[in-house]
Amino acid sequence: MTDKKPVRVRIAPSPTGDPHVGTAYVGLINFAFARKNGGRFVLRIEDTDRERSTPESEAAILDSLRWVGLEWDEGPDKGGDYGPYRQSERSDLYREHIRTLLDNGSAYPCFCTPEELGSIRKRQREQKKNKGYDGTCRRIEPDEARRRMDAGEPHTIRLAMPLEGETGFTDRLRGEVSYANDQIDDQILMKSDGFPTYHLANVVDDHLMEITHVIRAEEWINSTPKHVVLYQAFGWEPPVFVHLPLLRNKDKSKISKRKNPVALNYYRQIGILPESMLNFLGMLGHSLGDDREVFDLEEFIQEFSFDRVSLGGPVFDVDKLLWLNGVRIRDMAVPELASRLRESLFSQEAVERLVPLIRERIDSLGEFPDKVTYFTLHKLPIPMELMVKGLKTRTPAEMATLLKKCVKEMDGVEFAAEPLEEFLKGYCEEKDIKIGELFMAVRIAVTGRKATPPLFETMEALGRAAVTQRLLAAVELLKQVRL
RNA sequence: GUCCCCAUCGUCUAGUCAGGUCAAGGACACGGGCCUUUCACGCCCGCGACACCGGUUCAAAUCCGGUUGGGGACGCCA
Repeated sequence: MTDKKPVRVRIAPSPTGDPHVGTAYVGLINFAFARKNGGRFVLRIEDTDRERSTPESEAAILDSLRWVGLEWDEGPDKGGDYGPYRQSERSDLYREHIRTLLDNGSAYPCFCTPEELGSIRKRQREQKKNKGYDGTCRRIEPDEARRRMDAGEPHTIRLAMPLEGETGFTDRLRGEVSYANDQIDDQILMKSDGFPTYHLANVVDDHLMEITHVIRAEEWINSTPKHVVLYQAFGWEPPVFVHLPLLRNKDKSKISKRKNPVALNYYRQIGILPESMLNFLGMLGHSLGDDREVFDLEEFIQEFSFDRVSLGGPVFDVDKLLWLNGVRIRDMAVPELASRLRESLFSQEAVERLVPLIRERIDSLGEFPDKVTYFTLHKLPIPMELMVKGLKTRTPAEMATLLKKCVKEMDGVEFAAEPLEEFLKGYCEEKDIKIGELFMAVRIAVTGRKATPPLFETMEALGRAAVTQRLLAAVELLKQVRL
């Protein structure tokens, strides 16, 4: 182990949806480890899911990562010696490597349809097995497989897992972890659309980009043996694996947007300082080893060590984040704080976004701040009397159920005024409730007021995270109403 | 269900690797008080945890085993 290679780590977000606090968390650890060891921090965009990946999301991720202050050394927007840094631009590479696997017998084509896979999966569950795919197409003769591929029959490429023995690896935080090979199914490496899955792409890219330490969330630990088998199939040296504990909701489940605001943008919107966010993330699952709780990025890097990581999944406690933010605000010099205020709440961008909504509703500039409070308040008070008074045909409990279901279904709706309007109107029809009654409930839940700019424009401006959070808060309050 | 990971106050954590200095320390939240024209801030006090059962040892929060509990994974998503 004397051939010390220069440390290279990466953060590899998938550009689907809003930039996530988990990305910043894993990013912070990677960043700190790189800085601590004089290494490079790489940003790689994992956009192999062409159904869900969007350029807007990618741009938002870059923006959010920069906002918190985790600047990368190599990435899609700034290049580097190991590009391209966007997986959708590396298709040739993956195809080439798939060919290697096919040739050396480590992978095989699978012609099963999604329907067939569904029933196989169901059967496996019934047999109380952990395994997914049962290996049906693995038994097809190579000549026949080749013929069917050449004939253009739709297929995926699967990894041929060893059938016996076990595969293990050393996790830097947990030690030896190993799995019986017969527990692991033949993972799809390349989809029928010709794009690789995460498993193939991340192994190929990590190797080609000379990543030395794969530092990622614990949700990946179960697929690591598949990756190890891939490294072996290619004849490559695997990197060091480090699986970080998962951030949690209050109920300890994996952090999710329905139970907790997870969008970095949300915290930016309510006026969390980026250094507070980083400070807070830095105290989840890691401590400086003394009583310091308020620290900056440099101090964190200074003290960072895998030996100081604790493995219990930390709850993302917004109250503590708020406290930390308050401490930093109070510590800040007045001119600095004043300019921060202008940069965030009164930025050109923020004000321009809100002005169209309230311009015709004010007669003096002084009325502006009051009109926009609900865009930036984390804990918006909801006047329950007002809300309950608006209920004509439903009880508070019924409205709670209605709103909860509404939040759930809203997940799949593009968060813009028109689609939201279409969705909510349809929802009223489906639930056979007067538009006015539901809309007023939503309006009060989301803004705390009866009189606001048009609901859907307001919702769009508020953003998904805030709307979801408020609606769910209202659901809880409605449940408690006693008539 | 199967496999894997984890386990100190309600929450974030120190202590665990190198057992004794821990009748377990700090912070958030919560309760009370002080300060104060109010509210906050600040300060003080309080509440509050080694999941359980065995084993090893002179000695276990710390090591070992089991149980329980929690979480994750089991997608042509990452």
